[in-house]
Formats: sequence, structure tokens, C-alpha cells
Amino acid sequence: MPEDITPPDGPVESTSFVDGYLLYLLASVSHHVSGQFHAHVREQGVRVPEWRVLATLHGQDGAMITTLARISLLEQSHLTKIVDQMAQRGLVTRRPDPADARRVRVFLTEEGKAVAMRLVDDARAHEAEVMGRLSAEEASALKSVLQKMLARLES
Amino acid sequence: MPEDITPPDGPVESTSFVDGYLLYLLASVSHHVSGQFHAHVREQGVRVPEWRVLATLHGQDGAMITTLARISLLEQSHLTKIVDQMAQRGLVTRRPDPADARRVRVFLTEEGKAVAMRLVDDARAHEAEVMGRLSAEEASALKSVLQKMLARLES
DNA sequence: GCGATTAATATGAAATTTCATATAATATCG
DNA sequence: CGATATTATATGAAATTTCATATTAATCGC
Repeated sequence: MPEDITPPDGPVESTSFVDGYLLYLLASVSHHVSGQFHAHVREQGVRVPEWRVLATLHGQDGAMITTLARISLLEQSHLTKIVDQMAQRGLVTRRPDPADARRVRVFLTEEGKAVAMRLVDDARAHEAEVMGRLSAEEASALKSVLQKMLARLES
Repeated sequence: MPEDITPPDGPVESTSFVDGYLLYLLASVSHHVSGQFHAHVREQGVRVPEWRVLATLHGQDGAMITTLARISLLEQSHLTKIVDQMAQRGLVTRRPDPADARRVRVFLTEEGKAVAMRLVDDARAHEAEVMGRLSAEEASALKSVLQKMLARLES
């Protein structure tokens, strides 16, 4: 398996721009690590956006569509469609907000709760595995920096 | 602007699962930080996947389709289509690999180089801004942990 | 309380992305 | 050397995602 080399007579010094670019490192690590877990999610017959909604509702049950979209990192009209499908499948139900008729609150059904619970457990196990490859200091530093960044970014 | 609350009579203790979940933190930070820069990229008339290809080729000019897809975090057949469009627009050219006729090598055109250079400069400035909000230790710890993770993940 | 503005969700069309597979070239193994 | 397997890219259909906007409800200023 010959590695892909810079062709004809290009320089060999490797470090291209992206290798040290923070946004790339974040995207790439996220892509690969999440990709591992998403393979498992799909094997369970759940699509990735559905998993995101399940994970969000787990502990935030009854969130409104807009909130769910923001936390799940999905666009609003897309989220509406995901919720449609999940409702069809019996994973969630919609209920109008008694205090504001524009709002729709989304709740896990019993089945939805069971699926969410199961996948969240799996996610925790996978996370432990990923973090197990880092030192304890690295792992906690990583999480706390990310949380700090997120706090700023969301405001 | 009333905040979205847990409805009827739910508990108020907040920390839901995702708040501390490493994969979510990575995805969310990546989504928000990259989203900032992607807005700029689109204002320059460049689509996000195109920007990824430009950034990858910047320093890896002449990469093959498969390599480009892997580094750009895009699926191969999708990348083929992006390259089609970029070639149409005059940003890149395809050349068969003299050593292996199956391979296609993708090169930046002069215009492509100019666009890549400009956006890479902007990306560096944006990155500096993002990292400027962290302490020097946090910033370098973050990058090095991510690089370490990536090294494992790619192998 | 009324008109104007803003907010929340839904909808359909358009654009993007993925999936399965075709095609062509190289590598491997007997 | 020839048959088989593998690798690289391309292609078209299907699925997903986004965009623009419609609809309905609430809020704000007067």
C-alpha cells in the first residue's frame, strides 16, 4: 500500500496548513470520534440526527423545537422533519405548550426513553474508552477548555 | 426574551447528559467556531467543502482524490463532484498520475492558489482571535491533546 | 385594544450529500 | 503469464439537508 506522496518533484516537508489549524483539529477529531459512535448508533437502527435528539431530550425532556435544534446542532426546519419521523416511529410525542400556543414541546415516549437510555449508556462507555487513552490531566483539561469555549460561543 | 424552561412541573437541576459529554463538546465547539469562519468563507463566494479542499491543497498540492477526501473529511464521490465544480470554476485542474493511471492528482490553478492564500490568511487571523480568548497554556494544551488524539484516530 | 413587529413552527422546492455500483487500472498469486 | 482480487475514480438515483417563505400566535408601542 504505497502512501500518497507529493507528486512529480514536490518538496517533502510535510506539515501542511491544516495539520496545525485549530479548527481543523477540532473538526477532524470530532469527525473521527463521533464517526465511531455513529456507526454503533446506526447499527441500532437510529439515525444520527435522531440520536442527537434523543441525547438532548434525555435530561431535557419537553424541550421546544427551537431549543432542540440549537442544542442538537441541527437547522430548525430539519429538526421539525426529524421530530415528525421520530413521532411516526413512536419515539417522541409533540404537545403544545399551554403557556404559548406557538411552541411545541417534544417529549420522549416510553419507548423513546428506553432507546435513549440504552444509547446514552453506550455513549458513556465509548466516551470512557476514548478518554482512557489520555492521561487524567489531559482528559480533564480538554473537557474544561471545551466547556469554557462553549460558554463563550453560546453567548 | 423568556428562556426556554422545562415545562409544566419538571425538575430544574440542569446539567443534562450532553453538557458533559466529550463527543458533544467537540462537536458543538467545532460547529460554532467553524460556523463563524464558514460565514466568512461563503461571503467570499466559496462553499465550505471547496474551502476544505483549498485548505488541504495549500501545502499538499497535487494530492489524489482519495487523499483529498480523507483529509477534507468528505466522502469520495462527493469530493469528486466538488472537484468537478472547482475545475469548472478554474480553481483546480486534474492531472492523471504518470505512475498510476487510476489516480487523479488535483492541483491548484494560479487563481486557486490566490484564493487559497487569501482564505488561509483569514483563517490564521480568525484562529488567533479564537485562541486569544484562552490562556497560552490552555491553547497549547488543547492543540496538543487534539493532535495526539488525531494521531491515534488516523492509525 | 389595535396595528405593527417579532417569535415559533411547518412546508415545499432546491441544493447537497450519500449509497450502490460501474469502469478502468494495477497488484497479487499460482 | 493469466486469472483473480484490489484500488481509484466516476456516475446516477435516492436520501438528506437547507433555503425561502407561509402560517399562526404572542408581544410591543401607542
